[in-house]
Amino acid sequence: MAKNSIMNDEDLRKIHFFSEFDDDELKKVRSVSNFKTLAKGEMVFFETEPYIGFYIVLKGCIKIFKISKDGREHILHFIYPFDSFAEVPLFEKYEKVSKDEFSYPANAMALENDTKVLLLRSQTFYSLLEKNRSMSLKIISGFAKKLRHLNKHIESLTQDIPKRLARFILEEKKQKFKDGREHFELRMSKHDLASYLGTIDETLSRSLKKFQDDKIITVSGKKITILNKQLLQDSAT
Amino acid sequence: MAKNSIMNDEDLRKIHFFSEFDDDELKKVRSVSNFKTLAKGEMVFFETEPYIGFYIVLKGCIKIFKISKDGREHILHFIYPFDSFAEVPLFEKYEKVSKDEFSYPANAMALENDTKVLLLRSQTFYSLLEKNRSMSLKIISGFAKKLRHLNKHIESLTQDIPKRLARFILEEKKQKFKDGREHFELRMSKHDLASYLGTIDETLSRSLKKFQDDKIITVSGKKITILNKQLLQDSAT
DNA sequence: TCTCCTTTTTGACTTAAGTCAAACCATCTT
DNA sequence: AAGATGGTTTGACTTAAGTCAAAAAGGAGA
Repeated sequence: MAKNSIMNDEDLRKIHFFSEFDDDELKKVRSVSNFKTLAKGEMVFFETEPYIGFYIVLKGCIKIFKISKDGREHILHFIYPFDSFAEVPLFEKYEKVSKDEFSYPANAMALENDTKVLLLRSQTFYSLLEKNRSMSLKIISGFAKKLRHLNKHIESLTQDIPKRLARFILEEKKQKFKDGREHFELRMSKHDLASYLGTIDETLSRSLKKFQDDKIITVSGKKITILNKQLLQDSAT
Repeated sequence: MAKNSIMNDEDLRKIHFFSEFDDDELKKVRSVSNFKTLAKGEMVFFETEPYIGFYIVLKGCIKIFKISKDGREHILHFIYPFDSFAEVPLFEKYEKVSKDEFSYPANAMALENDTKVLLLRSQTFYSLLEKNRSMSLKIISGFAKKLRHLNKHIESLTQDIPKRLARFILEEKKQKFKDGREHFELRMSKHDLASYLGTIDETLSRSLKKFQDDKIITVSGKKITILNKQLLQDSAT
């Protein structure tokens, strides 16, 4: 809602969907989107809520999760800046989305203080899409990226926990720096990481310890340093 | 390549991408696509092969799988008639696809004799897409459907094996008949089902036995009959 | 710096699922 | 019908990962 300094043209163009928009079009986006700042632990939406549109993360980190009947939380995705989430329903049953008959497919919560998101309402987005046919190719490629990522995650979930952890660390390292440094900060709690890897705190803790004992990584708080990339890669397969 | 009776307009229109094509456009599709018939166990492609285009299943069943370093097979998807597979690379790195630098992301094998598939080469498809802007919305909705399915699968993989099995049976039942019957035929071997569920033959066999002992289902060869849907649903959550 | 509170780790134990070996069973072939 | 073959099941055993309880380590605020 608020026009904030974080919503400048430069940042908006980092959003894949809008990367080819001109200044006027970006102005349009700014005027029709709602801007929200969230504290750590605050919910973006619950899966019971009626679907009103999708979100884009501008700053911070969001987790998308489900709660199973026994009360356990299962994290499906972490979303980082300039990626969108909850866009899938937009393209499933057009009529239902228009008629407010859709709910969100999962829960979404901010993981850091001062997490900033942009809400694009369904109707707003449909009309943007109509005027910008080029956007549909962007959407396709965004979806393709997500599909590839989910396929990897599925592949990973059939491996044992140390392998999943090794893959996760390598993937994070790759994302976080193209530069040479071999350490990075986890953006989520160990609990959330355990849940994403499909395990529990204790098992994650033991796997991390094992990697440290084997001199493959060091862990200090949220900081992970890769000591021996070769061994880590071996552990991942 | 062969123009076969199975490739009539009616069938082609069942393919989501082409559902709004007129007769002339379908004729075009027929003339540019390659038609293949495969025996059970025959490969459509290996993941080492250069990417040349994507496929649509017209008849039979295809499994998409990876082989891990220890030689175990992990099935990511089963593809049934009128669904496409291996379209994701088309939308990832346009330049690379054009330059033949892409490989298939996994392996694909026919699970039944007389499985029929259609190959659409990358270049062919790009030019179809250019002329039919309406196709991009179809692609998006196809991807959305896949994303939803993968999310469900991921959710499932964090549950124990009996729960995964129960979910799979309920999902298959839903897909296979909107009518009232409570039995259906598995299209894949028990071995392949085990691999898809992220487990092994023995564990699947024991889970099926347990459900039978509990009078929830009966299994006779590939035929599964649901005796008590309520109990099956309870087992799934 | 000292609390209080949350997050993470550790230890002892249980359980689900994987391994290995063998038996069983249904086709299909000759 | 006998044999061969691949798919499936069974039993005995091992191992990875989950559970529960408690201790240790970190942080935020007084």
